[in-house]
Amino acid sequence: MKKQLQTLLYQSLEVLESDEVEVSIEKNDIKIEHTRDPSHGEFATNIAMLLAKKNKCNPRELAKKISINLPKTDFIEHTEIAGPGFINFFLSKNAYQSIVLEILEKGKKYGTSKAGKNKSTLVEFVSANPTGPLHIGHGRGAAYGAAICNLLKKTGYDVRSEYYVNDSGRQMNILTVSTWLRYMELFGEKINFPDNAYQGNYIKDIASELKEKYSDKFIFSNNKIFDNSSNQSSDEKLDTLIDLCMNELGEEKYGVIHKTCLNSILLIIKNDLCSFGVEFDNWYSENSLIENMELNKCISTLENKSWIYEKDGAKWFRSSKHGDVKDRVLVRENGQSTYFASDIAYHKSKFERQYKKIINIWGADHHGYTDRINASMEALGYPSKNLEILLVQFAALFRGKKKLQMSTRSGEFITLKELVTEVGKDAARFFYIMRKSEQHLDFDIELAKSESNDNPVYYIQYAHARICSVFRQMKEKNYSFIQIKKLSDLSVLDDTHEIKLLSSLAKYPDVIENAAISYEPHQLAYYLRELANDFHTYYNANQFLVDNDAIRNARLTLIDATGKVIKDGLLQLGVSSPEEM
RNA sequence: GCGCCUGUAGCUCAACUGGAUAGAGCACCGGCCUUCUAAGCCGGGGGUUAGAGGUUCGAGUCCUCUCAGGCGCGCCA
Repeated sequence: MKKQLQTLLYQSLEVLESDEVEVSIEKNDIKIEHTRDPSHGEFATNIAMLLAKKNKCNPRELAKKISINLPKTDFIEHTEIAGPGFINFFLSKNAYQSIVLEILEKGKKYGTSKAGKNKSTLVEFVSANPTGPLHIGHGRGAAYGAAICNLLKKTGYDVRSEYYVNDSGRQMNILTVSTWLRYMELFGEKINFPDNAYQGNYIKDIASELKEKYSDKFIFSNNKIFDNSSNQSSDEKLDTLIDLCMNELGEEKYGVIHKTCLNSILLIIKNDLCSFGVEFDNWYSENSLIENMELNKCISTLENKSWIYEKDGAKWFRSSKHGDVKDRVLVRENGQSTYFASDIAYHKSKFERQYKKIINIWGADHHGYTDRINASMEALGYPSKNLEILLVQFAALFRGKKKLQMSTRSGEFITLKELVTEVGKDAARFFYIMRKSEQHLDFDIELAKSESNDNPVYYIQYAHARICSVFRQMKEKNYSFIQIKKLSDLSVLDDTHEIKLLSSLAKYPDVIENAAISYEPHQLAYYLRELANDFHTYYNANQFLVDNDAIRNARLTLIDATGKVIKDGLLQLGVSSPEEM
């Protein structure tokens, strides 16, 4: 409907332009917005105020000229000039009523658009290190990313989701050694388990798994391993331990433990995401970049283009040439490449896989990292404007008023799985996307648990359940229902509550598109709350199952359409729509 | 110290990305069930948008400074 108004306004402006007014504005730049106050009509535009400035004329007079030259149409009842020069559009009742037919005709396609032009899009999110189960902080990224994918799909983008698996590097080695130590414990070895190794109980589970599968295959005793007396720092001790462990076990055995750890934890992560309702199209392994030499190729490419220099025995990338505050190391003095190096190769692959729009969803603690990634893509000749890095602020965790410290290493964290078990998938998903992603989120577990019945998600689901219930009652009471197909049969829907509900239903496509292109799924959550409110109000004010066939059919058709929009909206957010509660 | 994010009702947050009288939910007060689910509806109180300047027809939104909180500034990932 906005598009139609834009066209009408543009036609009016064309008439004026041939007259005396200078109109330097594109049709799509004419801004039309839903009014906040119903007394201002349904839509409003500030076009007259913008053009009055350029033409140095009175905005209200210009507004009047524009509205007089608007082509006649049956869906606009009348226009008004208001305030400093707004043009307000009041729609005819037919315009509102026709929404119902549109919703039912389009079915699940209501709210979809082609704005994305089928552009191939990659959304990478979560990508937590496979060193432990997902915790509550990851949940926010998961819920947000999944909603972004759904919204972009509905807006006409060709979307694929991806999880980048950091299955290489020091953290994985620490995980491997932690597991091996627990394994040794199972054979009665007394271990002084290092503080900075992974403490979680899931490590012990993997150790048991190893023992079951491989029996005593990985046992060796070398007193140096359990000698804790050196005066190295704790990090150095851990690295020494890793080296010793690798040497004693040998590449093959060490590799088996490494792989077992990785697979067990990936399985945990996948299961947790599954019960959270989040699935990925692709899991991209960091290690694969190393094995198939993509990483080396990438570094050579940069070297050939003189983006790399050597200093202090390390290879540095000139990221400062492209906006970063300093240059960054790609290959360390000891010959090992950095995480950043493989990340360049990874992002290069995203461009090579022909994605036109690349979205990364990162925790806000990575914001210092965006400059160097952008710099690396520019250096490789890829436009960094095609790479959109969205930062999600941290979820600070509270139990009542007590702030909990979260650390994967120490094993002190609430897992996503625990959260889903405690508050339910629907409430958790909704809770996470309720607030803007750049807002800090205080996630109070006590509150989420104790108030789960007050959670707004139930309010919305309840509206859907009530609609289903009405149709159940209809059958029980032997009422008939014939879905209305003709606009004239909907003319009985002219009560203020009905018009309000129709008006909200009409906004749905705009809400979806706006939420998608601005990456703000919370807009949809707020919209659904309003829509549910409109329905509940209507429900309390009017009876649907009435004896008058014409009225009953019209009202049931309206609430049928309402239920479908609520269900579709919740689906985008990963929330279910129960038929009874 | 430098950079990024944030500061809106007692609490948790919105405000269609510069629009009209800043809105919801909790909490508080008062009404509504012999009628399709009261997990609901209706009404009420509650604000110097952290503070001070600036930009313009118009600022919670943009610019500058100050204050407060969070995060980041590795040859970690």
